[in-house]
Amino acid sequence: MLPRELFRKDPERIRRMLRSRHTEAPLDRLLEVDRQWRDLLTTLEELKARRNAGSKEIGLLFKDGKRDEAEARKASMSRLGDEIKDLEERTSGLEQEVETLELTIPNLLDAEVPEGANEDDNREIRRWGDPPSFDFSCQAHWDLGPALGILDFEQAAKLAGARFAVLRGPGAALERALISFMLDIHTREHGYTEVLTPYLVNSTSLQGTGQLPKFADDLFHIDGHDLYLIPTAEVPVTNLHRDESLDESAIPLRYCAFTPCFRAEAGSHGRDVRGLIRQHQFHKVELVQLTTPWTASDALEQLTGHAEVILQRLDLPYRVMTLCSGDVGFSAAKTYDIEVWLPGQDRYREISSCSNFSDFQARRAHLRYRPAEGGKARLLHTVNGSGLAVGRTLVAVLENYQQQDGSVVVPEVLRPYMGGMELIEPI
RNA sequence: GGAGAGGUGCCGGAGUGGUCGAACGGGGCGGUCUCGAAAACCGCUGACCUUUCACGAGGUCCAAGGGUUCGAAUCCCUUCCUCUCCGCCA
Repeated sequence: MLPRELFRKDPERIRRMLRSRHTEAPLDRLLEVDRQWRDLLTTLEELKARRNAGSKEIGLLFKDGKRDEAEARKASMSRLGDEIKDLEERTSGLEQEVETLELTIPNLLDAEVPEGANEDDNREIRRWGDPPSFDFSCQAHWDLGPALGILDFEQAAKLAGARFAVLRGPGAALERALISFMLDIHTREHGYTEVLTPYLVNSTSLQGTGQLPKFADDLFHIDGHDLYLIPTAEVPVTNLHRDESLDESAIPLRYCAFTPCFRAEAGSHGRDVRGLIRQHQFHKVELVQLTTPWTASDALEQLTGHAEVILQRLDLPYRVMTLCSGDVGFSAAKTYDIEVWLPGQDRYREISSCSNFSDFQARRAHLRYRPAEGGKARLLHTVNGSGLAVGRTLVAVLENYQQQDGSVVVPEVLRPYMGGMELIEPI
């Protein structure tokens, strides 16, 4: 959510942002409804001021024992009450429309975001590691995994349908090893506090981080309850401090969380239909930082680096992309995507998305801090990113560590987490 | 799921229809005193919205949403949440 004074005083700035994002939003409607709302509100508040004064007088008259005079005043006050009630209904209707509309305006973009229409215009800023060269024809994970007996899509389809997977034996252990490995690095070396949150959240939480009201179709909703399966741990973790004012001395807060994530993938029919890349349910270790306005930008660089460390320790080649204006998500001001090399697909694929949301989520979720030097509470800034998407990391390990005979070498850093296992061979 | 008790400001906790945005205590901030500190004493100390160039003015908020009333933290209804006991369950 953007500050109201911005669209009132500088709507052109928002129009430029929308053009740059190659998107549209009901800004004109918002401006019009906001104008109407404020006009009515002014009138309404005048009436209420009169009622307050009048009621006070009636109270005093009763106190002085002037019953008749008081009763006489009641009649006109009653009419005023009806008038207020009517005007109140219209005013709150307009106010609600303003609130609904402003929730559909995306965040302003950081000045460093390159111009561009879509993902083809994203800019590569660095690369790490060299893609492995195989002297045999390498396989995609959706062939490797089932052949090893550690990955089964058919059984998953029987249980739940398309876009689910069953991991078995060393496959399940590898997933679990990755989760523990990532959490250990982030908590022990990068200073994050691990939290384990609910996997179901209410609509207020989803509005706080920006998934609602605009992206309801991407979510799984629990019938008969105000509860949704989380699409990312970003939602519960960022909302931990919703409606709070933290002490500046506690800032920055760094949280990491392992959760399953659930996505309806409503708009992605036909995309990534094979394999583990795009699932309705997947595991992710998420990094979240709550910072002051001045440190958010550094925090994004730092947090992206924290995610990169995981890939470096696993010796998986990757590159970092700055998303262009047309590809930055609704709530984000700036985003780095980390893309890991997948030999089976002969290309880099997103494995982490790290964003600075400036005060956009904080304004929605009322995340504030009290400055150490005193004064009014200020909005926090939020920064988060995957550290990493676990399923896709498992894919990257399988494909990058495969051998000619179809076995997969276990990366050294994961062996302690897998009872010393060095090689995954067909079951 | 059943029975009961509750949800008030940064915290504790009063307040059952009229100067209540809310007593009192604690905390925090400032001051007096002191070489300094403690203690004591004094003062200040919520958020949001509209309006105004500004000073200021007005409105809203006592879990949330409705209702009664000239007037609601206080009365009524609904929902949510917390706690205790029972049941059930991992």
